Amino acid sequence: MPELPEVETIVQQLKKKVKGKTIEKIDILDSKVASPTIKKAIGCKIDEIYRRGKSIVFVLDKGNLLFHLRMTGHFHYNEEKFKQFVVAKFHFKDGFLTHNSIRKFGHIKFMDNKELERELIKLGVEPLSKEFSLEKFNEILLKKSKSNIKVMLLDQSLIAGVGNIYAQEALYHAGIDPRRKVSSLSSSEIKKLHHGLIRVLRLAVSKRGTTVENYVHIEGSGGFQSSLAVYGKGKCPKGHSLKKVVIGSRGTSYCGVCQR
DNA sequence: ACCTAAACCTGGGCGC
DNA sequence: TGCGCCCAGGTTTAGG
Repeated sequence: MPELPEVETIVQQLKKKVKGKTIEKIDILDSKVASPTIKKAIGCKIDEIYRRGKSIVFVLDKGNLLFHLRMTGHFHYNEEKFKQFVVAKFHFKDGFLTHNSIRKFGHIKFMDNKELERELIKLGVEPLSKEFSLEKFNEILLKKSKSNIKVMLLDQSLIAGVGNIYAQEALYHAGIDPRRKVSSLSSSEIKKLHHGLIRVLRLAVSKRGTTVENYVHIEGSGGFQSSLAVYGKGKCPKGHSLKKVVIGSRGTSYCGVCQR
């Protein structure tokens, strides 16, 4: 399931494949996922491609395309892989890009600059940017002191791009029990969590993301799954059996020994 | 205003 | 073997 590191990996590859190209034709195979408005992008050149949170933006010479993969979105370039799940096909002079979605949870929309700005302003700070300082993290925590720490980490309006995998991993590395309330965290725990979150995201980006279930980037699979400490695991790296609970209506693994 | 939980959707794993 | 239930989870929406 693509979170920040997976989406970042996909964006780097999309840039290599389609940046600078002109969209000559678009086939829409599922109009629920791929809004018919994206046909406005026909004839437009892709000037830039970037990530914001878990969203992908194609900046066109006129307007923008906004993609959200949710859990099962893929891209493929000049390949007929996962053909039955193709929701949209973008044709270029010398190739084609498909967007596939197994569970059809994602979306593709055409947006003018104003609409895009309104959409992206809802997202919180980028955790790998300079802006995400320890002071900034403290500021965010202060606003949400009553909520649960893991639920807070998943709130895209506060920090953009963290999902269920990396929230659990960061909490493990910080030694914090995911059931804790924000207000119960000491300043040294906050420091460890801030550091743990950045570390785990950076490492995952360098390994081109985590491949579990459906995630595949354009050029293959990610490598972070070998570094996972708790997500989908039975035991933590120190060999303790993990506990599984539901927090914020999502499955959550943690180590009752390492995380307090 | 706050939080929780269902809904969206489909493939895969598992139990019977 | 095969049917069917349940689970996965990002985000929105509905309900409490």
